[in-house]
Amino acid sequence: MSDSSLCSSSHTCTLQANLSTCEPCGPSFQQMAESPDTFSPRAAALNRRASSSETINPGSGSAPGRGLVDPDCFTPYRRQFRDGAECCLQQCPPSFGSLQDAYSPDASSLRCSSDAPPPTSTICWDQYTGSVQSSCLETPTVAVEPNSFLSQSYPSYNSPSSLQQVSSRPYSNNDQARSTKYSLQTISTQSHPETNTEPSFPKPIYSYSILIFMALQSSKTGSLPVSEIYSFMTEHFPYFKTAPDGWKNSVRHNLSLNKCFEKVENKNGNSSRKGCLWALNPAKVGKMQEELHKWRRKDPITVRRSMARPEDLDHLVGPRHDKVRSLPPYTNPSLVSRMTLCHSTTPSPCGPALLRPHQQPIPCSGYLQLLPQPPCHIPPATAHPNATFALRPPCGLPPTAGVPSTAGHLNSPTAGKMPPGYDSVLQTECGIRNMQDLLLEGDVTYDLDGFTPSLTDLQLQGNIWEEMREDVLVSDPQVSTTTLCGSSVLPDPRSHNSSNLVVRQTSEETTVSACKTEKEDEDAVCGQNLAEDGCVNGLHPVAYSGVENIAGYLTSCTTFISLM
DNA sequence: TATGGCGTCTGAG
DNA sequence: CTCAGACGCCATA
Repeated sequence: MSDSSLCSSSHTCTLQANLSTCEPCGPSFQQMAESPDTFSPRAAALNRRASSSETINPGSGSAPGRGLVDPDCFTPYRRQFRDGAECCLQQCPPSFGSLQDAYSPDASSLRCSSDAPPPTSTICWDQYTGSVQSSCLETPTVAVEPNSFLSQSYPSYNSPSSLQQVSSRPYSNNDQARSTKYSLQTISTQSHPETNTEPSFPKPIYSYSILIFMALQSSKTGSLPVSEIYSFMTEHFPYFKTAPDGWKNSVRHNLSLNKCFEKVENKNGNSSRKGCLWALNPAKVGKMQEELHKWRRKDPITVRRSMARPEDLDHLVGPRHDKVRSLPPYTNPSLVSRMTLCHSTTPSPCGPALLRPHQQPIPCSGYLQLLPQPPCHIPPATAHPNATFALRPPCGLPPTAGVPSTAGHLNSPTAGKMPPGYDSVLQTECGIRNMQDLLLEGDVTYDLDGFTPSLTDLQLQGNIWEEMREDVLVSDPQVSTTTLCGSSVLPDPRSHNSSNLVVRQTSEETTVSACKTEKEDEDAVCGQNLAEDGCVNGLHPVAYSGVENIAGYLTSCTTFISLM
């Protein structure tokens, strides 16, 4: 196995190991879900309550995004856990219910219940048909949402965010209906279908000041009357179309109070009413921009879900001045350099055939030429039966050698445990495909691009590495040795310190430090591979234990992101 | 009466 | 203490 494959796999261990124990799935998931340190369904409920219900019931006094920043409620890690959990649920259908129980503060909200409020989408595994079934679903009416983020990123099963919404949202929200858009089977139990005719949107997690900032920034003149700010908000964040008018007061309040905004005399005076224009305070733009991106990073899913046109987000958010965060995935210099290298080395069976049109490589932007190219240390991937994490170039490029087939790794402990037809259904439909979308659409991928030097610090990553490896060893040695890293590459935790970890390989030794310097790039490549064709480093997670790979990948991503 | 500007209060971090 | 949101008050067209 090559260094690179080792590197890319190693940091996926933490969650992967946990998820792997979900064979037979239930208990470990239950534990994870109930562990306050790793996952808090109750906190998630509170979280959502804060971000949604309160505006329906004005006066409860929580900012839209506040719930999301609650350390007990949200961390990227947990979000990714949910992502991974979703995947695992697919892979371990018998335990889905148990996770739901564990996840949802109110299991009835996820299950068909006669005395419960209109049931939300519940995706169940049908062991007999070998497909994901949705039950207790509302009538899917989401065809009217052509540009929905969901259409790009939400799988046929309940997405993590859907679960979030479902598990805690006390009021009816058509997000749930939208979440069923790609359900393979739906049963309408919605007694008021008219409520679904127009999809509703969650309240933006952005604060009012951020929303105002976006409005002003997107204006041609840089200044807008308050009415235009209203319009902007309702246009881009449809939540405000139906929200109680209190939000307008808040907008005005923010304009007056926040030093980020300045009053500008309305010179044209064409408005019959009094009022002035509001503009951005140039001295505060940077701060606002930073804040904006911070929120976007915190919950990219919800950010986009709340938008009428999620694809506009990049325009509204604007460039990131501090880091190279907004680069399209393919414009990550290090990633591109890697891909180029990989391109030259190896072929992959996981080729472009699975590409979706919109996933064709994005032309590199000018960033690429402006930014320094980090050294590329990837050794050529070599064929190895366990080379599950061998680098693979993005689709559209010649693939990487030594990568298992798209059908998955035969040695995978979970291979062969897939219910019949499962992989084809989800693979071709939206299961993993939407996971990759999640990575693409969300800032997870982008944020990987933006690793700061501090995060590439070997010491820090060494510690992370150590923790992850420890987790794997403790959680499930079998998984760690067969699925993730290969037994031959797992270092002995007792023989190395975190900053100078030496990894033994079958035929050679290499330092993890070298590995670590590449890890972030590997992350990006992993994500890219995932995003490209549903393969995780050449594996189709749905067919392989790649669900764990994804979860591990997400975990690793967010582990670093959370440290940023 | 609708709208805009702004102050106060409250809750969370 | 700071910040953000909800709410209310007042001025104005």
